[in-house]
Amino acid sequence: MPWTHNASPPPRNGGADHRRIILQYKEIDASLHDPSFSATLIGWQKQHGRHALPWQNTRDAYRIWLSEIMLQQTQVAAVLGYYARFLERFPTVHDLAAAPVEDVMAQWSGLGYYTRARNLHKCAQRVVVEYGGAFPSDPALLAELPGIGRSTAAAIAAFSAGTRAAIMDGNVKRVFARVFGIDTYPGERRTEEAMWRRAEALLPAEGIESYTQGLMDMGATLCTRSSPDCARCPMQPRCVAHATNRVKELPVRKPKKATPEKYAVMLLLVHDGQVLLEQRPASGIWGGLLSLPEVAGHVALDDDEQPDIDEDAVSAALQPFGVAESRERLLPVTHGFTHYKLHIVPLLVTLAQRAPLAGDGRYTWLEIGDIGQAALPAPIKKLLLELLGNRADAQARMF
DNA sequence: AAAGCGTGGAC
DNA sequence: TGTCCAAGCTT
Repeated sequence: MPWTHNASPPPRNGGADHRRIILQYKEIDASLHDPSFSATLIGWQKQHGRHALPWQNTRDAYRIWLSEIMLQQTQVAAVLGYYARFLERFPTVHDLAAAPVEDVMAQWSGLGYYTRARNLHKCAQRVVVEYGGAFPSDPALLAELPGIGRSTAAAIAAFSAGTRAAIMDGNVKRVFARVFGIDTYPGERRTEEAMWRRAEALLPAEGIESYTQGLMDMGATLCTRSSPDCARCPMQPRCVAHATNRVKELPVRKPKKATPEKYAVMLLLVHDGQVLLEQRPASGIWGGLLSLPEVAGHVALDDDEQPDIDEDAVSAALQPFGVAESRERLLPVTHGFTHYKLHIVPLLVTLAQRAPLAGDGRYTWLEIGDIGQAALPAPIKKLLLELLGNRADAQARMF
């Protein structure tokens, strides 16, 4: 996107070429231009913004990229521990590219949105193979890499190379919605496109790092979702929401719909101090992570709205793994996702005799002591640690 | 183009 | 307790 980072001089032949470029990049709208916006933001960031986060004060694109991926849809506080541990395990993009993907998933376990971890690994390998380990500084090239979209590409390019490019995250959407009084839902395509046009038009001529960081800092520390600190906001004099007393109403909420509830019967197969795990398919919920084997089939609810377990299906599911010694249905565990609520009905089965594992290698027996380090979804890890972490204690509770 | 994808914090 | 949603990307 030459227009957005001032790389291309204006065409000298003055005529058709110039007009064509203007049309091609029509999202640059001169009427939205306002240098005082970026000047105000940059001044505020330098004085009141954040300057000591672990991924700041460096131009190391690897560290910046890693932070940007971890921070997608995730708050700073949740990332800090993961970021430090990840860098310790994978100090350079070469270390990450050379690592088994299982190690990457294990490090990511608990952070959520696991496609990010798979794409992170793929991206590292492509950066090593295609760029010799040096991330490109052109946002258009960055955005071709897995897991890096338009906004993340801009952030990486800005922080690692000072490239002039616009970000568009939750912070920007909230700040823009309030400052400019945008009262349509930012998740809508039209609204988001309008915000991108504004973001491109408002980019500063220089100081892209402070400007980009300022947008994030404003959204995270001042122009927060609830109870924003308008009294300290440098944008207050120009804020439409503040002037019209609509700060609480903007940005407009996502139209909500009823979240469905799902039930899953999961096998907690225990034998000889180990528990049986199954690797989930790469796509879908908890993609690529280890989890408990599920009993196939729809779970019906009985008259008391309790999950009705199909004992024949359970027997069929157990059969390949050996001879069951005991079977016990445990209390359901509920986990809320953004889009649905999942009720997990754990079925504790101890095996008298273990059969050799069949299939394609997606089943593994894990030492109960290794549960903490395994690439498991957070609620499954929690469930396992609570039920098996202390076997004696667990047995005492169960009987 | 809208839905799918995790988890934890704030209220 | 339930609801919302956070440094978005992918399909």
